[in-house]
Amino acid sequence: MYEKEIISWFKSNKRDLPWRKTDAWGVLVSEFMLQQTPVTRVLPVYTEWIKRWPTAESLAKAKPAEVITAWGRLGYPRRALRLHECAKVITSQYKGRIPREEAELRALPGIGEYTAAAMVAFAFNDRSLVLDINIRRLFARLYDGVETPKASATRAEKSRYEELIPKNEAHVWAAATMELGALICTSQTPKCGICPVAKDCTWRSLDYPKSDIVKRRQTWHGTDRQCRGAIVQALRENQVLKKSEIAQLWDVPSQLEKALLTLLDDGLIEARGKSSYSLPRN
DNA sequence: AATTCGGGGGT
DNA sequence: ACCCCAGAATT
Repeated sequence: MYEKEIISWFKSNKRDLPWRKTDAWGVLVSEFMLQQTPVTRVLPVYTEWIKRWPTAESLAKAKPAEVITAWGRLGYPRRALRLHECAKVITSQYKGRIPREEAELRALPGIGEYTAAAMVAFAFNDRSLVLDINIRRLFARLYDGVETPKASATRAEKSRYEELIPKNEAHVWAAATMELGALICTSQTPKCGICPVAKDCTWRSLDYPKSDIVKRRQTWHGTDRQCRGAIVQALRENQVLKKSEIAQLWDVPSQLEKALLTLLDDGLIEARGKSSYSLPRN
């Protein structure tokens, strides 16, 4: 239902990640490194790794000590050894060609349910259930109206994702939903204000932002400067807020009024309609 | 279904 | 200080 908005958002907002323009081996290496590890930490190690071992065969010839060292400080170093084993099996049993079948992928060391599905989608552009934490969180909020998905994917989640996969370009759908979860529908302080499907989001319709503001309100006290910062931050997340909504940010009405006036004077916010405010529209 | 396995950035 | 991250394997 929201396919179009999400895909179009993705096309203009996606990050330029090296594993989005590489071969199956490049995708496999990235998926190993990205297991429980943020993109920003993977990037530099990934680049060096591919430069050094551009194919499964080349990594298969390496010594375990080299592999561990090259893994650097990514964490979970057992992943490096499993990737090494994986490369050896691919070399010996598959002549260096990475299998396309999910069952064969699953049988390789270090490849579980998610990574097998990710390979099918990202390396081979076939349909699969790429239910990583980002996509699961996005769908939990968008459809189920809850902040956080269950510990493991339910049958309902799987069948819903299955239904949404487009006929072709399965990998684009997977990447787009994942990117939206990673950049906008984040675990903490999601950027609902710039989310392309905010108006359709069940969680948001259940008044998520209010609960978030109430949460923060307990930690915000004191100075005029802090009050100004709180308002700007809230506007960054929501684009437009009514004055009554901004009032929930701050306990001291006089301070709030003063902060609003000085922010308007400084051009850091602008009035939008009768009693609403937004960030300046360049 | 729970637990174990890491490091590092964000808040 | 606490949370979180394109999970997998073991118990």
